[in-house]
Amino acid sequence: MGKGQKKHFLFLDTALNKVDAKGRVSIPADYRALLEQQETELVAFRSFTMPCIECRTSEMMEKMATDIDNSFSAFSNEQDDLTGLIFSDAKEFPFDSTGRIVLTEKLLKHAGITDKALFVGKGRTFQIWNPDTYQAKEDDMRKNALEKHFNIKNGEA
Amino acid sequence: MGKGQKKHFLFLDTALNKVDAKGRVSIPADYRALLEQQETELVAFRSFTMPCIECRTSEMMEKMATDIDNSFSAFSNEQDDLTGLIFSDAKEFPFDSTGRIVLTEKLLKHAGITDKALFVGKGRTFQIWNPDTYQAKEDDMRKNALEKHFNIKNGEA
DNA sequence: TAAAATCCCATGATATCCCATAAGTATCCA
DNA sequence: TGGATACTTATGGGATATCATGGGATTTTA
Repeated sequence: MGKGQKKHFLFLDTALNKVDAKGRVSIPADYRALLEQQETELVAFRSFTMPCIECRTSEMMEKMATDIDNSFSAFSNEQDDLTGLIFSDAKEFPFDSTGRIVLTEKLLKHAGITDKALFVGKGRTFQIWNPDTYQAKEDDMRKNALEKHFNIKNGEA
Repeated sequence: MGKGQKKHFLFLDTALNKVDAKGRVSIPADYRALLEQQETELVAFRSFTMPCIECRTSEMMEKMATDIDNSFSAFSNEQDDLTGLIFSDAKEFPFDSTGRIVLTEKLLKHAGITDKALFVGKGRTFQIWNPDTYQAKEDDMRKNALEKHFNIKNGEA
């Protein structure tokens, strides 16, 4: 490694950016740097369970497609439906020279985003939220965290 | 790798295009770009489970032929049925200089398509649907996805 | 030779690119 | 340590290119 070239691949922190009249949003500079460094594209689709936009790398989408491809008949109808839903809903969002993407009406509507977009780092992935909606969710999560114990395994390779 | 050169091979998103009086439809530009980049032809046939048109690359058709060969014994009824359903029905659809193909009456009828065609990305493949028919199916799939526990790995390497 | 299929060019709508500016952050040097 | 300068990042708006589609011309074939 060395040279500070290859760093971590983690989407962290949050960033609040403006959505202009054309639907353009700047991708936070550090997120953009990660994507460029991984030489991958940004893919986004509507979350199934929450009012937000799910963001992945096209690498992850590729892997998913390959897994499906390799298990010709092993997939249940449910899973087939689901992956069908994901690919048909997902779209590549290449960013322009100033680091912006233009979000579609479909995505904006699903997340209830009008003029402000909140980028939320989730480790290997990130999400885009309406700021107010996310605030409410975060308050809720923090409240629950006090009541529950989280068990995360130490997955040593 | 050059700027225009895409390194991923994924049919994503949906596109609603018009079918004109001559039966012509524009292949969505990004799908076309993928096919051109792979230097492969577009092959289409009637889905045998759904009212839609299945689209593959000719490369993928070859792989399918091999898979079927390996899965069933030669001259078995299953193999005969499957190859009959797929290969005898399939046809290459070269697109013209403006990126259109001409769908056959057989395919249009099977999918119930008249003046509008919905292109649906499925990862390695895509489908062409009557927009209304697909909408109903999508609603159904989304409902099911929420009701069941879905196990989709995020597919990180 | 008539009908059908294919090719070619025109056009309007939309998305993409490019440059300018603002705002915020880091850097440098006295 | 202060304070000015140089960067990086975010945003705005206008210019440009691309795409889907329509119509006509030309070729094919039955």
